[in-house]
Amino acid sequence: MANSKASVPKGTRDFSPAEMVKRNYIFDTIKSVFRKYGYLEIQTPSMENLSTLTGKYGDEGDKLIFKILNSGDFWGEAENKKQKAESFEFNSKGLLPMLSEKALRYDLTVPFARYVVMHQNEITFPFKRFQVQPVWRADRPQKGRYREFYQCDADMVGSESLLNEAEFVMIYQEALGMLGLKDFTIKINNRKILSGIAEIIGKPELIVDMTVAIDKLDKIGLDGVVKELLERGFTSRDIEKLKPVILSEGSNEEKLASLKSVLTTSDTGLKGIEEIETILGYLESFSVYSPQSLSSDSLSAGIQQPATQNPSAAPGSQSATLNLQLDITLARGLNYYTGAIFEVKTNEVAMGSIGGGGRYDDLTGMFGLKGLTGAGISFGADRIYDVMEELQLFPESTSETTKVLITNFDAQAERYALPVLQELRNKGISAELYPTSAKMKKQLSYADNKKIPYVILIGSEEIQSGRLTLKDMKSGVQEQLTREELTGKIK
RNA sequence: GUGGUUUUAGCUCAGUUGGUUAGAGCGCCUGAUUGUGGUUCAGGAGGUCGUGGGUUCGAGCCCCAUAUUCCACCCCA
Repeated sequence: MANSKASVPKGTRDFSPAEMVKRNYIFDTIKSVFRKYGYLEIQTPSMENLSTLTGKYGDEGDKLIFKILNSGDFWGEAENKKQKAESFEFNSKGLLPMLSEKALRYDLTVPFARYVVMHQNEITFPFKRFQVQPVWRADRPQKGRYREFYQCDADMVGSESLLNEAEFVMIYQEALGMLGLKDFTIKINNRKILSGIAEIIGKPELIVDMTVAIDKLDKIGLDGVVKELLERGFTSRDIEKLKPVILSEGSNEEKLASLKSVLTTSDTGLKGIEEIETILGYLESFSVYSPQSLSSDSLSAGIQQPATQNPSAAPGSQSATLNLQLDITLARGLNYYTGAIFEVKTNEVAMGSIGGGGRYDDLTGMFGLKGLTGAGISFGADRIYDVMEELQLFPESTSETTKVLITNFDAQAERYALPVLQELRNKGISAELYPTSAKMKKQLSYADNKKIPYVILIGSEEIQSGRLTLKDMKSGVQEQLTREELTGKIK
């Protein structure tokens, strides 16, 4: 076999023990919040049938799906088909079904919809599930963007209640607060409002183009958005109607009020506003949100009080004030959303969104199960990791593994050590015996590097006296103890 | 898919205008210390300079291709 340089595919990474400790801290925290709100865990395969995934994420999304090459003689099959059927197109598009019929999952929402349809007879609705698994995108890597990354999704199907949406806001707030993030914004919008706006302008068919363009307001400014809207088929007159809407500022309540006056003739738009108001109402009842109807001079909208300092980063504490902003320019790329849309951004680090989600009314309809509504959110675990790393939010000293190392002097000492090792392990103390009788220096260095707090030395003296030497690696103090005293000492 | 950037010891990085034997810090190994780590001191090992071509008397350095890193665009967690 030819030697090849050790490497991993572009955009993928190994996770070493120290990183896994931190990653699991994120996963465990998010999962615990999901469970607290009544969500149950499932997993689905890494690969799905290609047909399950295509067409769900838009044209750009389809391009980014990792396709899996069929096994077998796909080339011969294609040649065969070419000769038999004249109508067969011998090009990339026509060949694709022959080359690939499976693909790596692109997100967790579409596989979930597929899961619900396949298991509809076992499921009691409303069904709340969470899922923490990697997804793959054939994108070019850059800051906060990987080709393999983990999403932590909570989705619910079978309930139209906007209480679900309100709880998603609370889940975001609670989980990110527990992880130590202090200043982040949960943005909310509603597809129906966007549809209403497109309706008012008289270009409902251009809604996707409209949303893609105005979504970039933050990035390219008003001039950039205007330019893009013109390119996408809007007239200057359309844009004049659009401007006041996308530039509206103030508190959520002020924005809603001004939207209402613009959207009076659009039932869809008004429905969207009502939905937002309902969600805010629920959050008010939960006492996590308070409306701000008075107009203020502050440029920033919403309820952007300075984040309260929270001295205890203990899990369970909510360390940041809820910063929920209605953002009319928020669109989100996935085109299956029909109602509320969420996006979460950190304000402490330059990073794309660390979470997103929304309501989708007919995702299962694509797989033949009509009339089932769903909604969900996703946390981007890898981005959250990068943010936490940059802000140094990971707690220290959670990485201890082995509690005690028994040194290995010689064959006799090794045999003597085995029952001791067993006894320690039986008492639930993670322990290991150095596997060879290497030099003391080497064995103690091993303990040191692995940050093992205790070392037990067993040599001829100890075997004779029956009192083993316990060394505290931090203080360097050593004492002679019996086996009973020893296991009591190490906890 | 488009543009830029990175790649030299296990790791992080120097390396001048193209010129003799490619360096440093950390880590590793050996010894000072034959039962004692984390500090100190002395010594040592370790390099296809990402890969493949090319230019040149001569290439880590210049040219071409390709892989990879990071960044921006498109899009997105």
